[in-house]
Amino acid sequence: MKRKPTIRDVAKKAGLSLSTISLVLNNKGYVSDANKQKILSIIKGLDYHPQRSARGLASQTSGNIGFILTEDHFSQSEPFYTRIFLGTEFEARKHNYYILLTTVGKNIKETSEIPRFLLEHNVDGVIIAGKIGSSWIEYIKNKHIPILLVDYVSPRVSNITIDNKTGAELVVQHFLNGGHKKIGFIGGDIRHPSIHERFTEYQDVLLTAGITPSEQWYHIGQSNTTQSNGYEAAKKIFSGNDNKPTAIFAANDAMAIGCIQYLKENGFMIPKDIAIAGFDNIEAGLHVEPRLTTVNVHCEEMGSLAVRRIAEMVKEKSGVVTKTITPVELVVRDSCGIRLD
Amino acid sequence: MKRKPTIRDVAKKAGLSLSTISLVLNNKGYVSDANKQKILSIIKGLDYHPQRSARGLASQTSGNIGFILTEDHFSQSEPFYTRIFLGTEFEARKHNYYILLTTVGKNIKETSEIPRFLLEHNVDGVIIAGKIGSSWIEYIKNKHIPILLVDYVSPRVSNITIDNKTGAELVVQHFLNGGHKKIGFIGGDIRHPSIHERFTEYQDVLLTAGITPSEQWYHIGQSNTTQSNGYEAAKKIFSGNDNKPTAIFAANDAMAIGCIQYLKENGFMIPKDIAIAGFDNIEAGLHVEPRLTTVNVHCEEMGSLAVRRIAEMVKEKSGVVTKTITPVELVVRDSCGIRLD
DNA sequence: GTACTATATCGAAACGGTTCGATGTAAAAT
DNA sequence: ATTTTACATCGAACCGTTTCGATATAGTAC
Repeated sequence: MKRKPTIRDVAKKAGLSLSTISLVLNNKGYVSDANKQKILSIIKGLDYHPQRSARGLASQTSGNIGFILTEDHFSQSEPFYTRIFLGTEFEARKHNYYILLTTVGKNIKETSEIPRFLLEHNVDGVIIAGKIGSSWIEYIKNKHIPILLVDYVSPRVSNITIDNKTGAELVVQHFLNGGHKKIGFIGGDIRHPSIHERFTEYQDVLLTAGITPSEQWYHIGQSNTTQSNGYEAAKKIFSGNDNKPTAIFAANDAMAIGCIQYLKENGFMIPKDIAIAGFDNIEAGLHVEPRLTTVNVHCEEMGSLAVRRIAEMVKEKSGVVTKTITPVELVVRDSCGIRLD
Repeated sequence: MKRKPTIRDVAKKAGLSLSTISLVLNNKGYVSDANKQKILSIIKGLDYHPQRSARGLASQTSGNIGFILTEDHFSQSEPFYTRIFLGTEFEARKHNYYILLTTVGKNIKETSEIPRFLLEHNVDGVIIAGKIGSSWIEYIKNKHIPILLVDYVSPRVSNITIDNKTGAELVVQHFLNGGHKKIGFIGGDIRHPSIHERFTEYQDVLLTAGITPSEQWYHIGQSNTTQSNGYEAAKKIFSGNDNKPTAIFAANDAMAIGCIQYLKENGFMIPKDIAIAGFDNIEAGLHVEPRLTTVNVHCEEMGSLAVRRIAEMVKEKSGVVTKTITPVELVVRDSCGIRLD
């Protein structure tokens, strides 16, 4: 029944003091190269791993990063935020952090709902993904815990966002290149900054091309961005409307798929009658018939970026606000009916 | 710049010793009611929360529970395991645990892939959801960390499973009651114990009803249980086959939806020509047309059960192996064409 | 030769809890 | 009246790290 080795065991075996071991563990201060190698090999030999709680207590850090998602974002079937989380998880391993994932309501209501890791100061920083009530942001700010928003924006808070402008431009331009004039848009929750940007850019590109988007082409203002919302939006646009668009840019793939579903059920041929494109590049887009043209978003990459950035913020404590934009690419498949060549 | 209160501050304010405060904190030993109330109110007044790392160091527990998922289980679009995780997260709050979610490959390969919380003994117990390589189970067992499997089984390991037998029986019996004789099955990965149970029971119920399931009715043996697999399986069963089933029991909703997709695309009317039922009751089943008849599984409930159970195991250390089965219900909607009345 | 400076190592004091054994008291059992 | 037992509280050791200041040595600048 051998106990787990401690730093003392390492020190004893190396004939050095605890402090020296600690220094190599943390890559700090001065340790001769010879001793450093010696210690490292002893650590490996003993299969020694410093105990997180002891470290935490001594250094007054938790080694944890909180990942907050609103309940509806997490439970929605679209694995968009799940993939971002996965990205953080992977990156966190490299940085010796643990990710503590929790869901919250849109806004703070009762104290009982506050994530324990906030109450207990058990996180060094917090990543919030997706739209969230500002009450939460204020609350965390007041605790002086670094915050980083992913796919959301708030004044004076660092964030990592998607290049929605470029994404929307790529799609609409692609439709224009393919000869479409009457290009529609399905938006869902336009209050989400990402969706809002996509919508604005959609309008701008059309206007620049000398086309004024008709209100009969687009549908926005629903409360969320699910497949069934896409279905409903398509119904609104394509039933009893004498000014139907010939192409639809859906603000995300889930809605695009709902839209395709509606169109197929109602005898429209895709892409012959109506061309479709989405946004996000979720896996389901590959399985739908025809395969969905979309904009690829690097979810996992956003997650790892987020961890790297929050780790910096924790280290620096400078409070500099950064805004990072991650790139996107057009993924041309069959639903748009236009080949790149 | 006020520091966070410590147990010492509480003790001072209460005029009692540290030990007494600690006792109330942990609900242990003897403390007079008067003092207990007094301490509690002081704690509330100071907004004191014991520091996890200090506790951990002193008591040699982490306060964390590991939640392990294989990569493919997590990334698949089906939110089945995600919902189980969510259930654990909720329950963990009540028990003062944090859940550390991580994904792993099917089997242990390189040491670099081993979750850090296992190396650092930073979890008090581990929940594993879904099918996983036995190498992982052995590895964790050897570390003497309590393990609980959810929706998977392994000899001499506690688990929480779904009542697949009853679920399958409910579906097949429902089809039989509706007058169907030629009932098919779409299985996907039959090596998953849950799927296997559903398949076995499907056969048993038919045999008991005096029907021998034809090999032309079912399709099993694919490597996973995705929508596209359901699509492919349906193609296999319904193209160029003179002995077509009139009803299909899909081992999960994702495959059922893929199956519906194929059938609709190929001119079959559902449920008039072919009746369909799935398993899991995922949200997408509500949005598909016709709405999917399925078997409801209490995912979140399984998650909370899992946390309660693993917490017990951590406390007891008895090593008693328990097998818990969670109930299911038939959810009759439109895709089966049979009304309950 | 003196005064710095950079490098290398160490001892001891935290960090904030838990827990064990000691001590004391009042009620119950003999 | 004496011994047990249950209740209540406390002091001190301990958990395994980090970190700060002290000490020592060797090389560099003047």
